[in-house]
Amino acid sequence: MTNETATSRITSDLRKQIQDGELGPGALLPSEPELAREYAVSRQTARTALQTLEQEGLITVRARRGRIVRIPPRRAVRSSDRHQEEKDRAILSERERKEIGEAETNFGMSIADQQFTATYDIINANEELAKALNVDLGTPLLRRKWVSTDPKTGRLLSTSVSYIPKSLVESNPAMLDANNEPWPGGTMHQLSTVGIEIMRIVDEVTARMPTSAEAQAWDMPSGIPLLICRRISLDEDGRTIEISDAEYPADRAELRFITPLEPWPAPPERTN
Amino acid sequence: MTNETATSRITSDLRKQIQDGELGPGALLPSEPELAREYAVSRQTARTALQTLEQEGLITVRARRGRIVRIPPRRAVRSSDRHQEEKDRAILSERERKEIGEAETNFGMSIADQQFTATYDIINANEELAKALNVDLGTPLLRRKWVSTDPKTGRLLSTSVSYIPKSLVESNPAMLDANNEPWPGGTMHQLSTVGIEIMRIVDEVTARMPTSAEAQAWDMPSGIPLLICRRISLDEDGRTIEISDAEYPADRAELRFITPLEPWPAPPERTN
DNA sequence: GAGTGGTCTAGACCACTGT
DNA sequence: CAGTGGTCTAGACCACTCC
Repeated sequence: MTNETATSRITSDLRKQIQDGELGPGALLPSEPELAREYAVSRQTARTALQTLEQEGLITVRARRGRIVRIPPRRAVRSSDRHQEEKDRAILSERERKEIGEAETNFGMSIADQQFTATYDIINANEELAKALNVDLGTPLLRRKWVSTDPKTGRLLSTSVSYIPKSLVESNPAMLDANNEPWPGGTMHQLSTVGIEIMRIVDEVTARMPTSAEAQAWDMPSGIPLLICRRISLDEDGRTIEISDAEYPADRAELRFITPLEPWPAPPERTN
Repeated sequence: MTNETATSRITSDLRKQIQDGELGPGALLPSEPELAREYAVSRQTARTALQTLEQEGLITVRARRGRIVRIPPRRAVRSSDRHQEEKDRAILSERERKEIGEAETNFGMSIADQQFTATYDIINANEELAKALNVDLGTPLLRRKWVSTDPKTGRLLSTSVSYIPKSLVESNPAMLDANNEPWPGGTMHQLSTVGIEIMRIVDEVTARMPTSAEAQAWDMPSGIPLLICRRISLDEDGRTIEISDAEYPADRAELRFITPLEPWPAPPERTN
């Protein structure tokens, strides 16, 4: 069943110690030379064993300072409650939106405490976007990118890209200009200025590993996936208005979705 | 900016070729000795470079046959629509439930086409479960585990564990017995037999890397994360009735959540 | 200055897949 | 059979951290 390689023996010994709590979060693991001596193997073999645990997300390498059992960082929660809240805000007066906007939160942090960068441009729909937005190939799209950073740590919190067919929004030129960011009340209000009401939001969630460059940009240790969330906003006719792709490091973010259920029409019959 | 190591040079060259489509899905990559010769490095260095791409999920190793650019498998979609559908089914007559039950689907496959294994037992709440279910430490819980397998490929499709305080369901002893599986109509109907109606479901989604053992059990190539979904079922009083933890390989599954929005009370004022 | 991980070399033997 | 990846060794030099 189990491979009887030297590497896998070291890996499973250490993994067991971590899972049993003998090595708790933050505990220092044996160094590469120590393990090599202990198991009478070469340093390379000890190293390979440790790298397996790293890929599993169980330990963190602190370069030239040793390896420790991973301390899971707090996860910020992003909840689908926000969808309705944002919509409710969209029809408030400008003054009210401004006031709430200042207290507006993202990941439980005040928006004012985050550094947002927005970039707008116009691109032509490629095959994938054309299909997703149900428009012709090459259709002009308003592309908006946001990057949010935690100014305390300097770490990236989230990145997202949004696509809207330009024809839907160009009647309000202000929507094409990134200088109007941040737009209190968000996209839902922006769309209300061109007569569009979002009635349904579909979130599609999956995950993948970051590339080395992404891991570096996000300051992610290895062994941590990226959560990928595509949000599709639909109007009352079921027309796709906006597509938005967002990414979050899985050790720092959690996505929460709330589904209210219709009550039963009458007390259920006891059939059993 | 970029590290000028031999390894990173090989990695980024190959990554570029993959991302630019010069090496399409299924294309064979240069072998370790070939790369070593081409870049005038040792085999180990070439190997390390290839392993980086593997960890990024870009390529697949086919042991002793070479490495190929990953062919992304089709993703099965699991939608939150299921929540309401399951609830609707719960109050149908037994005959109706049976009929629908046979056409019932999981991941778009007929339930009949999947091999389900269910295990029931009673455990005592540990600290984490006690907190999540809002019960005292040590409270007896009904634990139910399911494993679903695709009989065509023999591959695991999903695993899940559910916890319910025993006191909530013991008035119907049939609920404590795994021999009654599969229960047409699902948990919602089971709960209806003890007078419980679920009014709200909260899904918490995150991701992590599998351990080596998990990757083997799931037949997952390296570089693929596990999607983790905790489902919390609440009754009309906001009481936590059930907690269910499910896991899916991120390359084969996608989670979809649908949020309907309340219409605006009146046409929005144009404020801009 | 001793210890750590990061990188790299030049070998070796093995088990397996393809022809 | 030649070729592939899987495993492993015994060295080496480096940049950096910690004391």
